[in-house]
Amino acid sequence: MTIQQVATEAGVSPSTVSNLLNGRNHRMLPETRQRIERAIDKLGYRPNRAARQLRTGRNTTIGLVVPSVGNPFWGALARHLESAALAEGYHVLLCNSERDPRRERDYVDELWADGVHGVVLCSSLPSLEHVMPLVERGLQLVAFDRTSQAGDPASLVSISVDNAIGSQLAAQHLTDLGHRRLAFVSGALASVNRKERYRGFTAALEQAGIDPATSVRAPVKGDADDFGDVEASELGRAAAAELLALEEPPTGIVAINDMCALGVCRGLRDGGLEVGKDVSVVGFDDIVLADLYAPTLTTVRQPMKEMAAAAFTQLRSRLDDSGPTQGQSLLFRPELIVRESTAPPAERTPS
Amino acid sequence: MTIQQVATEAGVSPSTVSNLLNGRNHRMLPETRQRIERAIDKLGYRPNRAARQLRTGRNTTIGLVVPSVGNPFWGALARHLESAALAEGYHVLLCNSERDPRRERDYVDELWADGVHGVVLCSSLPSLEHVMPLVERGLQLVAFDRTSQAGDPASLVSISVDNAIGSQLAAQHLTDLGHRRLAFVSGALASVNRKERYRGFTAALEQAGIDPATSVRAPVKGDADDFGDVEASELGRAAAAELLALEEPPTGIVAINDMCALGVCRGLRDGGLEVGKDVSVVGFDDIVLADLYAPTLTTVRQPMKEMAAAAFTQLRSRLDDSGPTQGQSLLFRPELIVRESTAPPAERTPS
DNA sequence: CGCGGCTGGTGCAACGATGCACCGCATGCT
DNA sequence: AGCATGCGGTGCATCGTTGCACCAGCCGCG
Repeated sequence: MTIQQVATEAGVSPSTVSNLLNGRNHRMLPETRQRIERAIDKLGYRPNRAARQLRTGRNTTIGLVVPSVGNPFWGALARHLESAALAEGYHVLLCNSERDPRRERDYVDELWADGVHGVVLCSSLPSLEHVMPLVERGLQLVAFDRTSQAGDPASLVSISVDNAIGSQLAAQHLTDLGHRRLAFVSGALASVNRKERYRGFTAALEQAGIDPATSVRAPVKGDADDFGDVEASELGRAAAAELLALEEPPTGIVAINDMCALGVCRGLRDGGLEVGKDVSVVGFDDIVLADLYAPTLTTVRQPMKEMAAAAFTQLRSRLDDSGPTQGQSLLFRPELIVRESTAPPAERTPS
Repeated sequence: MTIQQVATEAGVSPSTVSNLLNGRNHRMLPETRQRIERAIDKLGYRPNRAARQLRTGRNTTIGLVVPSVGNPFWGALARHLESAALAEGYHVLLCNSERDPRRERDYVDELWADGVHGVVLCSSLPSLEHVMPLVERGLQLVAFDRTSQAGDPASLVSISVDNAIGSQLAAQHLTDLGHRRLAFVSGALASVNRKERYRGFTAALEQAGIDPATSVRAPVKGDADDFGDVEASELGRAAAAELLALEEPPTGIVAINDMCALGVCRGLRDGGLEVGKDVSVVGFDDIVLADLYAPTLTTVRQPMKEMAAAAFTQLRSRLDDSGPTQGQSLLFRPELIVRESTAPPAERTPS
């Protein structure tokens, strides 16, 4: 099953087979071409990737580094990215950083050593310094769910939803319903997009004539390492408990993401409140479960499929066309999905 | 950064470096060894995988073929498998079959062409005929969440929870609570473990002195291709609607998996019933969301982490030790996790 | 002294694909 | 006739690592 055997079978030289395989068949007799093609599928020949990569230095694998595919949000990204890659014959090497910065860096190093030249990085870190050395050597990086920062490598592509608009939509939805006491629940505002989401939240308040200072921001629980699935929901749950302990609890809550929102809902339920009646909750992401939960969750949808496709397309074009090496930011438009978890505020704040 | 440069730096031949790298250093002077080691990390040398694989035919990548990592259950598997693999320096190539048998086969072919010799296959198919040719050529296969069948390759390892025991625990829990009218909700019983789960369900009924014939089995909605996340939940939702339309609706429901159970809960809620009060629901898998849902879901836990670790261990031992080539079935013990979605039956069947 | 055996390493031919440089032939042009 | 040009394809060195076969040097032994 080597190129040699195909060549022998077709009565040509290995070079000619290689030429055909690599599209250098401008000046090849149609007859020759057919002989080779027949030989190829008679023998069931498949080029050896290792040999090909050794020779060319290229390969058709991209890396995906996510905090954890156990989290449905990242799972969805993995699924769509893989799907887009498959369509072009690319493969996806999956790496769960488990929110460990060191592991994240080690993974990128490993990928590079494996000959992977393009990586979609979903970093939980505000700085990308740890991968700079490789970027300088030619690693193509797409940052997902993280907008570009001043210190980022010049060639970086970042793909993200417009977080500020998203949470603004969320908060606006609540103020439109008549809510005046709102809370924003999140872990530490360590990452860029968390800050953005908070900014959108306060912008909406101001627009509605509410002094952001009077709005409650749920106390920050974790530090920077609360990017997980379990962590996010537990954070939400704990935050809900704290909010309920306030003298005048908020009637509307915007959560940093859906898993967190689900945790908030659970925490409110622990406190005897009914979500979508006593208190309104809005999430962010629109994971599959948002529409399954009881009550169904009002949330801000990220166009995940399109974003994943864009991530792959960007990487691909920089990988083989040696396309634009210039950095670029793609901001996708989020969409508010209204479901049952939001409603006008109850007449009285429940005890 | 080649082995040559390391050799030059250390004043030895490439062969010697290679020997050290591959543990053939029995008769090597400690001094020589140190010189090489110093050279390696002075130059930051990393062996070129492509070259190594070309030469040896081996590699340290395993394939994982799942229906879709968008589904939290498979996401969790991916996460734990990847984690186990990482600890031994292996990588995981992720493949979403999207429940398409053809895509499943194509993926396995691709993996083989990539030099991947070990694959964890989460097949939605009852027969593994489509990958037999490669197994005969030496592909090591671990079937996950699918017990061995008569026609399976002799070398196949299968890893699964004991499905019959699991659903028996689930149904028994309901009968112990006093439920007498039970339903089993599932898609087509096309796969092995679905049949097993159904078997455990009926076994529990018999043990409780209930004639399985009088128990309701929710009508099958999909065909064989309802293994997805969205599909499973929608199936559950539709099934719940149908069950509610019966003259005497069941008071206890066992679902084929958690996503399906969540769909059932949603369907019951659509019908105005309260889960955990009017009707009891038991799931299967214990995904993270089972504990987040409202009400929290009673379910049968699969020891996912251990199962994933076992999958990797099995594969690994067959890959490099050329360990036992004999097939093997590993059945893990499931555990019933009681939460809020189950309770004694209400006094009267609600209208 | 001469031979065998051990020690600590080295030489070299692969693995399979690639793509540049090159080649023989025929045709066209002046 | 002499030279350039186009056509259809081939030769060969190369990518980085591996591991078998081999080799010098030394020791001990009869």
